[in-house]
Amino acid sequence: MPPLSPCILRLALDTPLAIEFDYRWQPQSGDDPMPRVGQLAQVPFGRREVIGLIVAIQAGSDYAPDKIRDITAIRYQLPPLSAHWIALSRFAADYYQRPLGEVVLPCLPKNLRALKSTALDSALKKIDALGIPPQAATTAAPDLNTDQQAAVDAITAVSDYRVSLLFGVTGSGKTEVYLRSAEKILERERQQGGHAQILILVPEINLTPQLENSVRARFPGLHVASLHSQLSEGERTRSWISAHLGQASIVLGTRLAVLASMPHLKLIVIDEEHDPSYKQQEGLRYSARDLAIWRARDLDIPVVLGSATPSMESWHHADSGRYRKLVLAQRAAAQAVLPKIALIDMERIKASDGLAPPLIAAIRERLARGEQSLLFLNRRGYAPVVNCDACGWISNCQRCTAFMVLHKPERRLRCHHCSLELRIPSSCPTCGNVDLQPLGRGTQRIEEYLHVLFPEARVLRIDADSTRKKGSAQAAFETVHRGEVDILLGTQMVAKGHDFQRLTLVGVINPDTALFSHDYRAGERLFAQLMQVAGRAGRAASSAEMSQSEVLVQTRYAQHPLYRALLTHDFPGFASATLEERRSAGLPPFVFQALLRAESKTLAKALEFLQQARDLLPHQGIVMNDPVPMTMTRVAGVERAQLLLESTSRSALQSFLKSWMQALRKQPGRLRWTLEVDPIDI
DNA sequence: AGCACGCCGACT
DNA sequence: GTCGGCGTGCTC
Repeated sequence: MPPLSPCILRLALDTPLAIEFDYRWQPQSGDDPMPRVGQLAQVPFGRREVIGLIVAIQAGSDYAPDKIRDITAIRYQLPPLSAHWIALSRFAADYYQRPLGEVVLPCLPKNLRALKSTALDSALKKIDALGIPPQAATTAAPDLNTDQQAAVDAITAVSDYRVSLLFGVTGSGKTEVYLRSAEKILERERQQGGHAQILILVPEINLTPQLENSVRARFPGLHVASLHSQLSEGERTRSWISAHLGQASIVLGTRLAVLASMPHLKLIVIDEEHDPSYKQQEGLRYSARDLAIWRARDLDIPVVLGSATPSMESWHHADSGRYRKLVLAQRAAAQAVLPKIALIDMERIKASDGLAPPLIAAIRERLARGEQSLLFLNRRGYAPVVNCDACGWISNCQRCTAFMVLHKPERRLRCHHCSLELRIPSSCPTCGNVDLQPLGRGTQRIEEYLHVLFPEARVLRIDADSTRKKGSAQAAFETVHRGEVDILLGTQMVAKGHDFQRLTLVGVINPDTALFSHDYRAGERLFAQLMQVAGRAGRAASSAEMSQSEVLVQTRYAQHPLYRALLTHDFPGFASATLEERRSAGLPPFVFQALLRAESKTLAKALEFLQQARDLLPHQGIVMNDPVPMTMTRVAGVERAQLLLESTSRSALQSFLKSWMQALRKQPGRLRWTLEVDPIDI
């Protein structure tokens, strides 16, 4: 065997510098193996030691030889990350205009980046004990209806790249389609002597335990790994490594799991693909759905996007034939029917305390029958603003362009955008008037009114305030499941995931604000949210003695097309109208956007920076709008402005952004700025 | 980003 | 006399 010769390793390091770093490697002893691309290495960097990822092995370097430092150690104990995984990370880095090191290193468990490898060696020992993936054993599965069977057949018909949009209302049995498809693919690979891995993405941690239970129950013999942000470091390390070693047959996780290393990945499922939480909103602002699709295409494997209310992007691709649309038209439990949706016209019917008489009557009816009601109000606190009738004072936050929200039980005014909190003033700070008025209604105020209306009823409020303690949300939902609650009241937290057996009424309070939002996606989000919360009713096979499930929406705009479509559960109608609007207005998915945001102590400085950025480079084919203050201009004392870029060509936008970022990074300006590609809220 | 170095105000 | 403010400059 020829002696191994010294070489140069190129590393990606976790720094904001968009460059990679060269280090020298030479064997320390005769039995040191050659390093490989995809391995982690410890290196000196400035004054400290850091962990980097080897992205290339070269004979030489164009960096000054006397400045090149030696590798400290290679982490040989871990198999290298695959070329595919590095390509995925590189795509994400390029597409979202961040350095590769900022993508690859933060997504590894901390134990892998630790300078001591002890935590890694212990984790590896535990994983080793698990051994190779066991045989696929499955428990009895429910029968599929014809729609479900057709969907499973379509998804598993081929093993190469295809995007399937699985469109089905709540309760149509999408989960069963995912599980059957996974089962079929695992079994097919096993028969061919290999083994497969399946990646299932879900929007929120709240939803992982439920799906996790279904998956574990269905595949008791398989190793199922969870990956989400609330795991402990030890758990995260074990899950990550078991995926990386190919031992976890199913990886179930939130958006960050899209970057899990899975050498035998054969199917990706994205549940509730429209959900905004797939978009990371800080650091690397990636869309887990879009990366998953890139990943599937690179690996040439199928990917399933499931939703009752798909994103306009996905629906558009399905319309154009780029994605295959699979429709689940029937509810899976044959006797379960779609809830009846009705509007309460608040222009005609007056509601003194936020609840209209027909809704109150419907709740009373449920109480009499021992059934549950759910009230949805996407506004926490007691009242969104407090004002003084005498002088017009209003509870503005001093640090943000926002009102301070009255929180009555806590006896506080709170800003929901910064940490500012004040005691409720006993009198008006400007004129001394003691009679301050809460304006508008939040969940706390409705809760108070419910106690007055129905003193005998068991009312439970679930929102970010009532579930601050870790685990308390789970506990609250269990109380509802045990039937110890008559009226459940909450924000969007209650809209997702949970199926309550005795819930037959959903009331929606004041959803109208979204209709007139400056954000063009607000309507799409509202429709999705209302369909989702409507789906909480009538999930149980409604037995004869239970009421027909009913959804009552209080609105002042009963003729609005969004509500007309909602009444008939007509998502396709809503989507085609929305897409037509987007096409004529030149909005996504018909154009591609990027947003440069700047933050400064003064608005003028932020705007000036953006104006300079705007004029920095020639930009043919790119529409550069004028810099404008953000809707919420000031947050926590910082002024914010933004500059929107648009192009009908994704590649033109991409190549412009690349040179633009290089030029911007060289600018001396001392202010914070970020670039967001494909922003979802503008 | 860290983590240096570097040159001006209030303290044991 | 030092401790420490954060301005600017570098990291293979």
